[in-house]
This record gives sequence, C-alpha cells and structure tokens, in this order.
Amino acid sequence: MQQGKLSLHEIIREDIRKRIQANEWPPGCRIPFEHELMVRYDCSRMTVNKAITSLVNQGILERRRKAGTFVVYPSTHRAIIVIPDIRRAILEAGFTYAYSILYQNKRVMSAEECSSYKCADGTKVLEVISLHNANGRPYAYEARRINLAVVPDAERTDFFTTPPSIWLLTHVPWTNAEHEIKSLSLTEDIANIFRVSTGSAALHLHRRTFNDIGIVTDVDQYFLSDDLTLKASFSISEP
Amino acid sequence: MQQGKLSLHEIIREDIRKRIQANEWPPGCRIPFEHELMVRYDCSRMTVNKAITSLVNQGILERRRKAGTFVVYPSTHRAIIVIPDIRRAILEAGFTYAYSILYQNKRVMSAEECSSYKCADGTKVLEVISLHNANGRPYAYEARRINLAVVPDAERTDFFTTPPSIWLLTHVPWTNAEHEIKSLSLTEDIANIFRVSTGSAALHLHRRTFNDIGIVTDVDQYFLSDDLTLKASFSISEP
DNA sequence: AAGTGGTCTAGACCACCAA
DNA sequence: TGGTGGTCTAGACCACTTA
Repeated sequence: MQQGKLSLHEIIREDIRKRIQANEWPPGCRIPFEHELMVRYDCSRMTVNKAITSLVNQGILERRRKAGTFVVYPSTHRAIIVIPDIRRAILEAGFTYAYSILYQNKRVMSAEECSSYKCADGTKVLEVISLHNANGRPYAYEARRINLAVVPDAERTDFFTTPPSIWLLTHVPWTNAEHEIKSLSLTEDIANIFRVSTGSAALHLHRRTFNDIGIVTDVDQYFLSDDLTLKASFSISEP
Repeated sequence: MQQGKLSLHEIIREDIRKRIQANEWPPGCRIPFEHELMVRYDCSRMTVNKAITSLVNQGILERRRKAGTFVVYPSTHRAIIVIPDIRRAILEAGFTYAYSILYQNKRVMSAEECSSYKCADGTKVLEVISLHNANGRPYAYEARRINLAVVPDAERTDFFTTPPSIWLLTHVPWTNAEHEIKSLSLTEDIANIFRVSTGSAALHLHRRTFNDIGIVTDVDQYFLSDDLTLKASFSISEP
C-alpha cells in the first residue's frame, strides 16, 4: 500500500499491527515489553516507544505502568465519517453541477436563535436558501444562516456566483464543527422543490461551525433517500 | 480541563493549539521552526518534535521539508461519529430496555450473499431478526447475519437471552467495521412492527464487521425518524 | 545548495502501580 | 519495592524540497 521505504519505527509499528490482525496477539494480550522489542528490532527504546505510541493513539494498544502494553478490545463506538462536499460529490459522480439561490435575506436573529447561537440580542444574520442540482435534478436543499457578528464580510459577498459553503471555507477560519444526522419526512414546501410527494423520506444533515469568537454558520441540508449514503469506518489498518 | 501536571511536550502542544485557536497563527501560517521553538521552550528538539507530530497526526499542522510547519485549513470532510450501542443508549436515556427475537434461522447463503461476503458457495449463515424496545415501544428493528464459517460457535449460542451484538462483541475479535447510513421509507412489514404507516421515514444503519478471516457479521438496523440522531464532530481541541 | 524536517541513539531520571 | 512505561537530552546523520 505504501510506497518507498518505511522508517524503522514504521516497520515496527506495522509488524505489531500485523501480528494483532493475524490474531497472534489477540485482544487483551500483553505484547512484549519495550525493552524486549528494543532487543528484537535491535534499536533504541525511543524508536520502539514511537511505534507503540502511534498504536496507542489509534486506540489499538493500551499501556499500563508496571504491567506492560496490551491489545485493546475493539469497540464499535467511534468511527470516522466522511462528510461530503456536495459540489465535489456531484462532479465526482460524473454529473453536471449547478447551484441556485432560492432566497437571501439579512435580518435580526429571533430570541430563540440568539440563545442557540449564544450571542447578544439584536445580532444580525444572513439567511441563504439554495439548491444544489445534479444533472438538472434537485440533489440537495440547503438552508444556511451566517452570523454577521462573526463574519461581517458575508454581507458584502455575492453568493449568486459563489456558493456560501465555498466562500466560507476559504475566507473564514473555524476550529470546530458539529454535525447531526437524521431521517425525516419532507414537509410540503421542500417536497415540492424536489418534485416528490409530501412526506417522502429524506436525510437531514445539520452542521454548526465555530471559531473562538462564536458560531460562524449553521446549515441544514436535505437529501432524498436514494441520493446520499454516508459512510463511516473503523479500522485497525492504515494510520 | 486536564488534571494533574502536563509534561513538557504537552505544554508545548497545548500552547501551539491555543495560538491557532486564537487565530494568532491563522490557517496557512508558518509556525516557528523546530529549532526556534526549541530555544523558546528551552528544551531539546525531540520534545518540540513530539508536540508537533501530535498536532500533525490530528490534522491541525502540516510539515513541509525545507519550508517549515504550517497551520492547515480545516476541512469538513472528516469527523468522528459515535455509533450507539442500542441497549446502552436506551438505558442512558432512562428508559427500560427489552429485547426480543422475531426470527432465527440457519441457512446456506444465496449466491448473491456469497459474492458480497466473498466466501465459498454453500457457506452457512445464521440469520437473526430482533427488536429492541424502549419503555415497551419498538425502538430498533435489527436484521443480522452471522457468518458461521468465521464464527462456528454462534450456532451453539442462545440468542434468546443474550443479544447477538453483545455476544459477538465479547466473543469474536474483529479488526474492521464499515457503516453505511441512509434514510428510507419503511416497507409495510417493518412499518407494521413499529405500528406506523407504510412509507414512514426511518434511519437505516448498515454495519459490516471483519477480521482477518473474513466478514464476521453484517447487520441492518432501522430506527424511526424521531428516535435517533447521529452526532459527529470535528474539533481542534482535545486530543 | 542550504536548510528544513525525519529519524535515530545511548544514555538518564522519574512516576506510577502491581506484586 | 522493583520494574514498567513516561519523559527528556544533546547530540548525529540523512533525505527531501524549495528557494
């Protein structure tokens, strides 16, 4: 899988990983002490330590002082999910991508929004509702709010030519994002836009993006059931 | 947040992280060279290197030889998702948990299943369909297939008392899991079990679990729309 | 071609925890 | 209380890349 030479600590890491995968060192098993591995691979302890630390960070090994280093029982609880960039996903599927603004409005946040955004009363927000099309067919309905207190520049930006997601990604630094994924039945207005019957099942993705000042933006995206499958994986392989 | 003393490389790591979060070192910015940081923190290069390596592994920094170390533009593409353990989720929500088997059958895999499982023709599979209840109400419908070529013991296990998910987790080591998440409209038979109307929106979670021998099990789980919201997050904070 | 990160060493002392 | 991992040092040489 990997090209070129592996460094020594990588060789050690992959060797340990291979033994775990092959069940030579099953979950719960204590692997050799660092000083034993140091002799086995004829290297310094720092190098062995680096290999093991990497596997510990990946949740594959666990260290206990005085006891040794152990193989962890894998759990399903955490996996890495890939959140798609809609435009890229459509283009990579070989479809044409088009984007249109359905609605854009600057307004003052409601009291409810202010408490959700944890910002002062009277904070202004830019609301943008847009549609992503694949091969001329509606693919995703997007309702976004941009916090003008954090991103004042958004007010002077032309979102008719640049989708807000792209503009925000390149212009506004953020440090945290929270996603919520659920299923729902489409309301009449959104169903009409998708040209399907009211109540059709859809996937709903909500995302809030933060930086040190506060919430930058939050967005609701809706996809018809057959159009989007999210994938998440957990693997002992591949760092 | 963290108790006890931080080691030097942790102090350095958190200091760098803080500066990035505070936008003192914005995305794209080159942070000081390792040799400069070594002077700043009055420590050896290995220690600085360890702090930076950790941030590189977290996707926050990027190293370029001869050029330096740079702050990465965050992307939404990867997040960590928490895949719920149904029983625990129900209990933690303060509901009573109950579990019932609707159907159990040992059979030979279809040709289609064999190609999906990448196993020999005639491989046997144990099929278990079950229902998880919260406060007496159907919460999740689960259809599971267990590969008896990989887990022969499953045949002699009583799944009427132990849910297969629990038994498998503690008895069968695995190394990889793949999840697919989508929305769908319930078919009549499943809708009847949930006592909702046919076509109601539901969240569908599919998981395949592997080890070095092959696919251990795969499971389809269905949740009513309002019953499950999956959460995923990406954050510069917290290692 | 120069300077960055990448790696590695052969020690050392310490903190913790199980025996 | 002994042995484990946790951390750190003060060097060294190498590989890569970009200026």
